[in-house]
Amino acid sequence: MLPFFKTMATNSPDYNFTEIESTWQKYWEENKTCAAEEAQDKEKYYILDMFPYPSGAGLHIGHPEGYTGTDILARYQRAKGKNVLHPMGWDAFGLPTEQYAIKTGKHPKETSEINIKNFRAQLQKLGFYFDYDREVNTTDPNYYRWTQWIFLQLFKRGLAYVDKRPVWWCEALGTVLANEEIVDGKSERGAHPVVRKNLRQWVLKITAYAERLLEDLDELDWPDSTKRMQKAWIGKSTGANVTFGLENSDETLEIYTTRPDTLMGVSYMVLAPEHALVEELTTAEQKDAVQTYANTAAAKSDLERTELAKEKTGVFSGSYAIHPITGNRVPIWIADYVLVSYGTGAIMAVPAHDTRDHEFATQFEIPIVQVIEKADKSADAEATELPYTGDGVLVNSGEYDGLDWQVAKEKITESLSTEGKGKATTQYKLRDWLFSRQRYWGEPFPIAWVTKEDYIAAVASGDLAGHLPDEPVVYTEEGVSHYALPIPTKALPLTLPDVESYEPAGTGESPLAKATDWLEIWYNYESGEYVPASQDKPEGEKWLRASRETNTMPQWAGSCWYYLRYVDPTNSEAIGDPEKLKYWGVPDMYVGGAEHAVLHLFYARFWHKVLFDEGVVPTSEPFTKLFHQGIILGENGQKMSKSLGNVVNPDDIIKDYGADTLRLYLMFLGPLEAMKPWNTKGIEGTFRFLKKVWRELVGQDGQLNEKVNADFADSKETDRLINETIKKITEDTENLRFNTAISTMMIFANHLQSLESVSLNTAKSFVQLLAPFAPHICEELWKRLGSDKTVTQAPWPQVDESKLVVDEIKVVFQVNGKFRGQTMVAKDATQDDVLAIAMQEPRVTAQTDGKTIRKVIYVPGKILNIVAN
RNA sequence: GCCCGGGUGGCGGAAUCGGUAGACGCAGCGGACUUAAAAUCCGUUGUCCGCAAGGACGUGGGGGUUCAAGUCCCCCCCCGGGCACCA
Repeated sequence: MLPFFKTMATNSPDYNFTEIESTWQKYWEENKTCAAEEAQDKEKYYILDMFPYPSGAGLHIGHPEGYTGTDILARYQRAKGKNVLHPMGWDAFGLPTEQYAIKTGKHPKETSEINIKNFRAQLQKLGFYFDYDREVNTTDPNYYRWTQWIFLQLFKRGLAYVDKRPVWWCEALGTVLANEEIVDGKSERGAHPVVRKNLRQWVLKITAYAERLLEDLDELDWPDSTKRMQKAWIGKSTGANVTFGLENSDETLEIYTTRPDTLMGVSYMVLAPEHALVEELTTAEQKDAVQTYANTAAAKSDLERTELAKEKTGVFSGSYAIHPITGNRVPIWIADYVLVSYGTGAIMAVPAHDTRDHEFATQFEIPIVQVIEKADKSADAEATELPYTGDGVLVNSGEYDGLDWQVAKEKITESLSTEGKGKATTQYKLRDWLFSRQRYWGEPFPIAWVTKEDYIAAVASGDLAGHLPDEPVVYTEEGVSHYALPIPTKALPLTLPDVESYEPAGTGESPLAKATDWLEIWYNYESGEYVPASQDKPEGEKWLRASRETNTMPQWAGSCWYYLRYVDPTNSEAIGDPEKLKYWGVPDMYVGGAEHAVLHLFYARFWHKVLFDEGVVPTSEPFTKLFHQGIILGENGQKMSKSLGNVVNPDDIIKDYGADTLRLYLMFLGPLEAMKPWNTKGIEGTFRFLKKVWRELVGQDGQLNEKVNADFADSKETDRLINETIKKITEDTENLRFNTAISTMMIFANHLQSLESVSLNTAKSFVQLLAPFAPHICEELWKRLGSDKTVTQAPWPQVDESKLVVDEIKVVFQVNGKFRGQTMVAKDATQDDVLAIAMQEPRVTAQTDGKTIRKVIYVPGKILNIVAN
């Protein structure tokens, strides 16, 4: 079904961008020109932008940068005949809206709606090819019921658990934050101070997927830097767990090391202050010192324990470990440079080959034993300076002396393993994902907390079979155990209750803790129905006394799977129709900022893999191809910010120059991935370009410019240039090199201007090439060039290779590598032919006279270099 | 400290299987049109020497490989990003 062209869009003889843009935006909207088809037999192209958080401030210039890039690709792929899906949505849960609610008492939902409306209007004014019928909104109960559903799949698979753990508590925000939300020891949002606090938290077992998250990176077409960051985040290392005996205890001390080859260089051991054996291993004389030290360490934040720690601290425990090979006594120290949360929380210290141990040993005057020496034994080789952490061979290591350290690593591990004193192990820096927030404006957990007895009864009923984890999720508080029951799928969504105040409860709990009738309930575990606990218990065995979860999910939850929902946004039976999920698959291109390199992009990969394991999605990775757009800086080269007063508002630019000029300029500024400063003067260039294109194609009467002629035969030069232009723009567009594509179009426009006449076909091809970049003006021009369909539906121009063939090529003359003139020669000219011509050139002979020609290098089509002296 | 990315005219940036450095645009300068302005068009614009033709120099700095280096190799400086006691 082709949209019918009712009237000419506008009839202004001038480039009236305001009128043109609003006319065509209305046309696209009414005719759903940008909607994806449900044509399962057509090749699809799914292109995705990272959806925005609809803030009250509206769009800033950074949003249109990435979105223009994807819009160009979407329109280009559409012209290439693909069924294009390019959707947009709203990541609308989040703190700023909630804080606004605290301040004004206005429901966050209302604020979100206003902001979304504003964002949508702003985006539409930029002419983006979004399929607005597929909009998703993470705060819509019809959306977040599936966020909750996915959580229940994690729950069922034992990937969600509750733990009381030290977490980052931010007093100013009234909530805990994830590790990733802490930057330089302060909250990422607002830079408020954070402290460690023990709170009951939901945690997702992302570590269970560490290896797959690492391995599958290889198959992704992502920027290397982003892959590297994820790799570093996972932080895989291989080494060995080694068991040391203890001098006065039956217990053993297990440590993790990546350098078992340095085992003979151990001169002391270190336990983290929180290590379970600290108490037992502390001798009576050392008790006070150790206790004081442990207390001080506990009071320190991680920031103080790491970044601010200029000097190593520690205290001797009084005890000794037994070296597994030599049987020597090794003193055991307590020091907070060892982290309890990594490895076994204890290390063997080899000061000669570890910079941290070296620093510590120097400070506390502990012996340093070198066991690795540089392999280079040549005379001028420098002596091995300690600490030395590079390659080498073993020394002072008995039977292992002379072995390469890599080989020794294996041999020693093997030998320990045989004796039952150690084994090869792998460690990851990755920690489980702290998944709860003490906020109102987030997804409620679809969980009911019940007593142990009620849990057992509910399980025994069999009603929840297939929905429960193997091990119950449980926590104990004030001597009472609480067991987690999943809310049945049919009872989802569990919606947020209305509350009177959005202030945090101040107890470390969210504002939901105050919604008593929602929180304390009679609950039917089979149907999910509930009534407030203040009422009478309904009849029936399946009704239990239960409490809701007061935590809500973090903002990452909704963005973990939104790319799936666009495929089938209104489905009420499932995340999406399996057929549609299969047809659209995952995005062919995902564009967004590099700031999400390890957060959103990592969490989404995890959830996607769980959904893959669950059989919901057919692939194991969500984003196979990723591109990061850069950042647009203020005119002064600094980051745009209100306080610096260098913020550029897209609305203002559109008003003065139009959306097409803005789009073009954003792309012309430089490579899409680069960080580049905005320059208000520079936009004149792209504006002039569009005015020029308009003038060359539209006459003063508003009709087609008379230089455009259907019967005109273009010159060979014009033929070649338009085909070169098609070729270059096609290649550049595919590779997101929009800046050079635009220069190419400018070159063509300059040529067009110099012509007396041009063929209609060439003019049309040019308009088509420009259309993805500046769609409004091109629709208008396309119409005036006499087409009855929109340019959006015109097939992309083909390169006529025969027009690119040339019979003469340019050769540059060089003497001793320096430019000395140039000439056109037949393309099959030989070196001798070209040399003969070159020797006629005074600039060449001036350099060769009186010299002997030693050598001639001829690169056909490029250069002729005469070497003479 | 470690790991990446990057330094090219007055400015944004082109050009990297080694082959005319500075495409395209901005800003500047000169000119045309105009009563004037806007808009538009033409010319010019890396630096230095030269009336010119032309020559020398030139891609952060220093060395090297090559007939030829912005591009490859070694050392160093500066800017941006990431990680940061993970044993």
